[in-house]
Amino acid sequence: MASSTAGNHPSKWRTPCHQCPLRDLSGFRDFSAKELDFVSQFKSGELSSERGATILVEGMHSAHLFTVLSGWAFRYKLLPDGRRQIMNYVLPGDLLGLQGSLMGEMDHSVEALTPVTLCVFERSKLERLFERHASLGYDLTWIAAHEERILDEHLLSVGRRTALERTAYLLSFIHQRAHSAGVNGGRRVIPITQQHVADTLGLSLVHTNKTLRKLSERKLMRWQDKGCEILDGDGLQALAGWEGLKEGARPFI
Amino acid sequence: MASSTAGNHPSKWRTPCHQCPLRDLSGFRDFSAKELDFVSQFKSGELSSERGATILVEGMHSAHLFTVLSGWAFRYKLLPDGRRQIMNYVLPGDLLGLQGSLMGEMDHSVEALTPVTLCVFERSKLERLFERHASLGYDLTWIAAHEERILDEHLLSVGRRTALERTAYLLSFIHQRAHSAGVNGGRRVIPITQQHVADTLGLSLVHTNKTLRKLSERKLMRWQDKGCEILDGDGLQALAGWEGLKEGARPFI
DNA sequence: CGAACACTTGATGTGTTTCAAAGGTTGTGG
DNA sequence: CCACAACCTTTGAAACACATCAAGTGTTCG
Repeated sequence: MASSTAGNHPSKWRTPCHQCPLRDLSGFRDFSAKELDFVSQFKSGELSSERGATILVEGMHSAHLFTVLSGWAFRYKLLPDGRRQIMNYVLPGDLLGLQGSLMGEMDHSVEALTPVTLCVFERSKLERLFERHASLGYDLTWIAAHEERILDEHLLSVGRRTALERTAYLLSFIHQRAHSAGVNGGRRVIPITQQHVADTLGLSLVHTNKTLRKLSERKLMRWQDKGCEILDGDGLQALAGWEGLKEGARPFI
Repeated sequence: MASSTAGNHPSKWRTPCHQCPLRDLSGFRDFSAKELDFVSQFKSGELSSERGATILVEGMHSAHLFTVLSGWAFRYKLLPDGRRQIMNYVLPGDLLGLQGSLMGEMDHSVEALTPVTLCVFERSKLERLFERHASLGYDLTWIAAHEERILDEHLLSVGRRTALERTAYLLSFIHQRAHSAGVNGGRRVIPITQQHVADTLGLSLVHTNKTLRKLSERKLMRWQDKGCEILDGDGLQALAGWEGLKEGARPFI
């Protein structure tokens, strides 16, 4: 009974959980067979978004949770008059929509920076997850606490670092995230515009441009056609006075 | 067996969980008897801190979690050269140290604004909490996601609101939090200095002072000997262009 | 070919910081 | 009980980081 998405053949999705490419990455913790079984039965579909598409909208009541399988996106909030603040960037392995699932309504939006593929989970099965798989419930708490930690650091940047330090911090941060998410095999190009940088750091577009120039004069990075290439991640981190991401085994659902 | 803190008489602590004054407040969800039993056995002590005392230190490996029983505190981070950013304020019912417990090391510090009393929990019993009481595990995730939501809004403020809007937002926010935590029975005085406001909003002390003056000229608030009295919470919220706290039944441990 | 978008750059203006100093309050020790 | 230090608030003046305005270039795309 409980029917739901029964008859869950391993081949049902293009990316069966048992063969999820994310699991091969170091940086993600290993799952037991039972956990994997549950997760694959928790999964209810896959979703693709174009670059520029809005994946989640502020105010929305979503019945779903998502895990990013591939691609880049970002979370943001808007003020009534249109001012935008980007809260964080979303990479493969990241979970989307947890806040909305727990508290009913999204309080931010999510937009795709590149084509994105997502794993879809049923919000209604969340309770069962906590009941049957305490370890996964623990992981969800870990994920939420981890995002909180990152937001703390962003807030420190926007509140107390200078424009140059902030920019160095952001680029260094995204670069490390991309590395640990296994994105950018050889290349170290970040698919964002200068407007994204400005809206993340609380700066104007013009001043962001001038600040990025200073960083590239110091040979720390280079701006490309559409995106930014990191030349010296350590240099950026040092300039920002940042400790860097210290991540152990990261869980994901 | 499992010994641990055996012989847990109801009268062991000054504030037995079954008579916890916080539970009477609207705004907190009701607990089942079983949940209450577990929590009271999860509790391992009580702690008091003086005003100005540091409760948790960045970098620390704490074996404990805390719930605030009474008093005010704040979470903050420091840059190497001493610049300080306050991330959030801590009121009765709030949980402290979850990040540290899950990820090994605190990445921020906590300082008491007034005398504070805390409930102490054993970090080592966290796993058991998830295993035996899924509903409490769910609550922990809820709490972490909720803090994330608040940080999103703070980041929006510091990044994109003007000094006047930011200040109005902060005072309105704290005022609403104090209200829903049942603090400030009749009075609406917030026990902070202007330096705290400055360090929360990413402003200098001098400019904070001048901005607060504008708010009091508009009769939205009034600065007292040591703290700030809210005169018109709705006015502040409107000036900030903020939606306000929309909280349903809030869990706490 | 024109429109939309992203980046660049110089000039100008201002919100905010920094510097400096003074007054009020509280607490402590002699 | 006074003297002194520490802390918080207030104010004015000067300096600067950053925002705004304006205009131009190159690219993509229908």
